[in-house]
Amino acid sequence: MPGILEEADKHCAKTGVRLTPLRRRVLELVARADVPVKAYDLLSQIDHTRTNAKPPTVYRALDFLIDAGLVHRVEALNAFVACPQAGHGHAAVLYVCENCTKVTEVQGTRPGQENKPDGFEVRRSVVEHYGICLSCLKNDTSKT
Amino acid sequence: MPGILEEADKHCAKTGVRLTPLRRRVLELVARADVPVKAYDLLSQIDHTRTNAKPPTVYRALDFLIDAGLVHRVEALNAFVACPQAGHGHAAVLYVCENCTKVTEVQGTRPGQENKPDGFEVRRSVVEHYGICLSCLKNDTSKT
DNA sequence: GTCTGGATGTAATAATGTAACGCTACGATG
DNA sequence: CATCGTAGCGTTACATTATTACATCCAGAC
Repeated sequence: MPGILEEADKHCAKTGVRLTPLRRRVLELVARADVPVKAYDLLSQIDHTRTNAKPPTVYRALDFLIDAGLVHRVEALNAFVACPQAGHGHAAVLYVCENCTKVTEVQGTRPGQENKPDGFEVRRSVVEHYGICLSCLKNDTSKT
Repeated sequence: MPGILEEADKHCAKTGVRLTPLRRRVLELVARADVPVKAYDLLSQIDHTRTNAKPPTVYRALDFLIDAGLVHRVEALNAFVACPQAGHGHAAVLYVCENCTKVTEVQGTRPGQENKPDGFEVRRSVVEHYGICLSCLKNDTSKT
């Protein structure tokens, strides 16, 4: 769903960072897929007639996009998803369907810090739930 | 702290799985470190005069230990920590200090499923909080 | 112009993880 | 006892993921 790119433009303008064509292109590729994308898949999808992309190209763009709160890294998959709401990168909770691989992002209310050790200062949280989404539960007869 | 190995022996006996010498050795190495350990570090620490360990050796042992609930994988670090309480593998919440790298494990009360999408059936959760532990906060003067 | 810092190109390699196949040892079963 | 099936491990090769280091380019400040 476009709108993501335009939102990203606005968000970057507002925060004073540069969404260059290359970075925008990577964001577009991540956003277009509705499932988590691998870095090397992105690499192979970049137009090699115009840019000469190598691994650092993609990883740098992803680093930027993650810092900007436009993309999340799905840690347990080594993959990346577009953030539907620019700039809310920090508090995201991801629900990943292991059947269709789609990811639903929920803006966490300070996710899961119950029983936090005394005085621990949390800077960044990774919260990923793996399971089966409703749609797959309904459609699959006798799926594992 | 030993006790972990003995607990693991008991746990495996109870659940009818085999903690072989190799698996026990890997668990020992993970438990001995009080920080997350990398798979290839384990590989290099295994006694190569007695076993001829290759990457699959370590990964298979780790898979077993994780299945058995004796070890956790720290997803965002590609590293592994011993579980202080055998068999509670599923519901763990990890607090990882980015300064000293030590991990504190908390047995989660069904960690962070607030705002769960309708009907999503969670099978496995990854909950990792990164920050600074109390001890590092106190000891470090003007640390970033 | 020219300087500068951020962005990108480039080459090489490091680090992490898996597939596929074979062998061995051991318990179950006839 | 024989032999069968399976778990565990060895072994080779390779796939995937990620980084380091250095060169170059380019837009804006001066």
